[in-house]
Amino acid sequence: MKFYNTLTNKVDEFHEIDKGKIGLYTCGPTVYDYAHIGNFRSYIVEDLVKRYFLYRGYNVNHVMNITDIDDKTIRKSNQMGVSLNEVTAIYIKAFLEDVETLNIVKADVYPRATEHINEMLTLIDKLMEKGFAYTKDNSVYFSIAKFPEYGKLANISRENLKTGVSVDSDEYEKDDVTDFVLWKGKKEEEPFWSSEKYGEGRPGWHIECSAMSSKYLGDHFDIHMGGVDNIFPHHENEIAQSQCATGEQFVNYWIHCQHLVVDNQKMSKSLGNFYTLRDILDKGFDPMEIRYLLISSHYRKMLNFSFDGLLQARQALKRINDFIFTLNGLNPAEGETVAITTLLNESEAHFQSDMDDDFNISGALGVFFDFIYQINLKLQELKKQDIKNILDFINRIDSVIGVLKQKEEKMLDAEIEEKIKQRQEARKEKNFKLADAIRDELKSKGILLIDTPDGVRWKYE
RNA sequence: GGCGGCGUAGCUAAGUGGUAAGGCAGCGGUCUGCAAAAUCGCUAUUCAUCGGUUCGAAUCCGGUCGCCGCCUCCA
Repeated sequence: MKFYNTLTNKVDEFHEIDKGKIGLYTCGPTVYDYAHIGNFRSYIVEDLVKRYFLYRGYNVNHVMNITDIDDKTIRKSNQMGVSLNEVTAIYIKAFLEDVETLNIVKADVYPRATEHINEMLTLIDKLMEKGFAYTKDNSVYFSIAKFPEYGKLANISRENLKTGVSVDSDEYEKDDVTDFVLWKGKKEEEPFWSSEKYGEGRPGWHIECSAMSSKYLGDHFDIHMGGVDNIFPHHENEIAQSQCATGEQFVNYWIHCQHLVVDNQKMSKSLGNFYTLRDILDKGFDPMEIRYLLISSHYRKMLNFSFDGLLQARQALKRINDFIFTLNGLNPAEGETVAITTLLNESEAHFQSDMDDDFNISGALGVFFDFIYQINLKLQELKKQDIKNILDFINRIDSVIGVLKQKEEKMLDAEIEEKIKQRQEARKEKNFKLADAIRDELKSKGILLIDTPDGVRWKYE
């Protein structure tokens, strides 16, 4: 397996630290509002990557942080006039619901920043002891001048940092404008924690990820993921903090997901193209359609989100689901066909080689749709074992892409059973007018009737 | 100013030196009582553009145009 590593700026062959095991840290939500589809692109891409590792047989230990203390959560709490905890509880709950809706595999741990203040303070102590941090006006800062490798991830030199167009003017009390805060001294209207050495205050943003990743994954782990916007400064600062504190390499592979745009424009509230997951569900789209759209384009490319795209995703999913429906309706003889087994093996190998190559999902989906086409040509030749093998294959693919809903087996009620029976009678008597009327009636109730040589089949639409 | 990405059909999207995958949409057939599904045919002589290297370029090199991201708390 190989994939693009932001740290080295090239596609690297993957080697895990502990054979068969992967430590994965992904940047989670700041819980001050409902997550939007741009956020979810990142989470879904992370899910795809994780699911592929699982499919490849790795044991993945996945940690996703929840930022429940920062400027935005504090602002929201003041706006709403309720405590920080009450605000974040609302959005943590919403986030976890959305994760479930989108069929995202849950992380092993969702550590919250506010529950790891001690770990952060310990880390700050280490940085102070080793001389990488200094205190000033009740706050603690990291001195990037002490870390020569600073800027390696984002490929930014220190000179360029200083000429950058925006410098945070609020924090001019730092030694160097480019230093960043580890511990913020207490301010009016802000929640605070007491620390023995640095007084009352709250943690800076970056420190939580360094502290929590090391707690749950160790000082040195395999993969760290997030959106491209996090490369700088967030991930750069994490590296600085962690490596200076431990003296070890922090993360081996950094994977960053490109943003999405909506109708080719940056998503923003003022343009009216800002959507949360809930907004889109309210418009009648299915979560799997959203997931398919967000997954179907390469993670390092800008994705253009549009409602037309969702309709296209709907049709693509329909092709897969119709295929499964057809397979389930066949009446095959016992046995297995060599040609089918061969096709299955080739398709799966090809699917893997595409995914192995920097998660080339478009190529991999192409293989899958080609496979569906090939099997559709041979439906009549399929034997019982072939169908089982095909369905197993589809399940393995779906364990990676996660777009097929497990439909619960719903039974038809007696009244509808009776209608279907009536229609069959009518068809026998060539009374197609009545037959079609019954079919239309059931269709309006969401039940689709399909006539086959072996009798009538039905499904929910 | 610095760093980086992108430009392939109506939409979407692979392919990164050997002669343009796949999905959606469209048109016309087959199958079907009609549908549905499936299937067949048509739909990019061409990959933003100009030049170069090569037997051969969407792929490599150089220029140009256009779009976008980051440069201190935005996934």
